[in-house]
Amino acid sequence: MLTVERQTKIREMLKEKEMATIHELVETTGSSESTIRRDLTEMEERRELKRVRGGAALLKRRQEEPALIEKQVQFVEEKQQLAHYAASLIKQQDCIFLDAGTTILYMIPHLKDREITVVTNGITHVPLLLEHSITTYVTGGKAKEKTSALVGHAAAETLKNYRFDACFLGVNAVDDEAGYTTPDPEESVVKQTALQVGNKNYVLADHSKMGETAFAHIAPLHAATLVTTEDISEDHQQRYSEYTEIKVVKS
Amino acid sequence: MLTVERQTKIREMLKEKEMATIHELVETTGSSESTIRRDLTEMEERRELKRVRGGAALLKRRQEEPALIEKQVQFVEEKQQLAHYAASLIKQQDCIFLDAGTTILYMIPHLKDREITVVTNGITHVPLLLEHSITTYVTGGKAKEKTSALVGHAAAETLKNYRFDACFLGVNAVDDEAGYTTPDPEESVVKQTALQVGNKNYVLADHSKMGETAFAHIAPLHAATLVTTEDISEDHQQRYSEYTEIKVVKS
DNA sequence: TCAATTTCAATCATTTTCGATCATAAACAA
DNA sequence: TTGTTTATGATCGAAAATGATTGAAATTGA
Repeated sequence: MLTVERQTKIREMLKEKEMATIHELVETTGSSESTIRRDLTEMEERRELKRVRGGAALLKRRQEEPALIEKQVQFVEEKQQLAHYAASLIKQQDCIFLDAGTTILYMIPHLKDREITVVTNGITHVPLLLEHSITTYVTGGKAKEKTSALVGHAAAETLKNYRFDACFLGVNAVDDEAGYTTPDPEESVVKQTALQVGNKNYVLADHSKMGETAFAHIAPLHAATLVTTEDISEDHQQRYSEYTEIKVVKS
Repeated sequence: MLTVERQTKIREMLKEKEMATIHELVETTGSSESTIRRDLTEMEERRELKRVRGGAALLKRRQEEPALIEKQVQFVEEKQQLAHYAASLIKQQDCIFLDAGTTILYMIPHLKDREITVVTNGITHVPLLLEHSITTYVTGGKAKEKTSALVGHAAAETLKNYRFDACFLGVNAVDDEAGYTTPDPEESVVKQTALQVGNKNYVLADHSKMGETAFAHIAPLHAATLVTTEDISEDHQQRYSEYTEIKVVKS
């Protein structure tokens, strides 16, 4: 049996079953274990599959990401709710800006196959967006060490070339007096610019952000519609609604 | 049996089964192994099929570029050599441009903890660059479906804001007449702009790119120093050196 | 925990495949 | 005719692929 032929069979088996044991592969190809092992090693180097003990598995692009995200991220369910609702605000043919950050990331699966154009400064969003067949543009800018978000003057400048039907932003803190704030001034300048070029703006924030303030000012509350969940206090709901439109997502 | 007749049989067999072993072909044609080998070599040169060890396979007539995954398949070691050498050209404090693409990707591990500033249009490079503590800026632009590379006018525009000590580019094809070429015009515009704003420019290309041409013109050979390996033919070395500086990396 | 089993990478001998070379025979030209 | 070109088949050493074996590492089960 030809090498290419054998490796094609391996690919086919994996497509069918997600994973396969070495023994299975030995049987269906009629080759020796050594040969199969060599094939798997080679194919893993080519990123065609992932070796696992005893066999091989189809590799999923996001294999590492969820684990990473789950660890770092708090209030996942709350953020999912926010993201789901926010995605429903987007209309066919819209051009939208998606801020970097995990809350916004969760919006992407809900955008699958919608005819929209997305601009983002979140490097980590890009593979996921492309996977979901979404036309994607990326802002320029300096890449932030931990999050890979694009920030700073350069990012803001490229944003000025666009006009958005809607902008979806994450922030670190929401307060009626301080408005929306975030720790990194380099980031705030990007968010500010997005708010300037967006027609309708939304800030997604879970309950932990409420009544907090961070170092860098972004904008006063009225600059965007605040999307949050029932988990925030009545008091906060009351206070913020005096300054801006606020949408409380019910679970 | 006539030569044409024999080769027609080979074509037919391939159409049926996608691939065929030399032994099979020897049997059905009644010719010797040597003859079949000669046929296959000849037919491969005419791009009628692809030789694989032990036989031949139908070649997929894809106009599109091979996906990133398939691309990574080939000549990894050669690319590593190129990347290693290219990295040695970078000086402390340099500002450099790193093109998207796997060959260039391999440069990154060699840049660890160097005091340099990198600008790239390769989304996939960013996490790796940050991991190695390298100051990283990203161009804007449209994200390409398969490779996540940033391309098009927007990418080129942001590049004009920078000046580089050195640019490192990948290309799909190198030819003394056609110069450097690549299948995607959206990509070529980015590479062109990089060449304009770079002080010293390098094109990294393995032997498979030599003497080939692709759809979109980037620049004539003299626009960059060609970095390649011993694997390319004497003839190509000779010819290209008439047009541009060429560095042949020894293993 | 320990022992048994499975899985693994590394190594080696064998087999297969390859390209190069040479000899032969047929086709062709002078 | 004779010499030349071309296609073919055979052979050979080198390179690559394969299969078997081994001891180490990981996993499992008691």
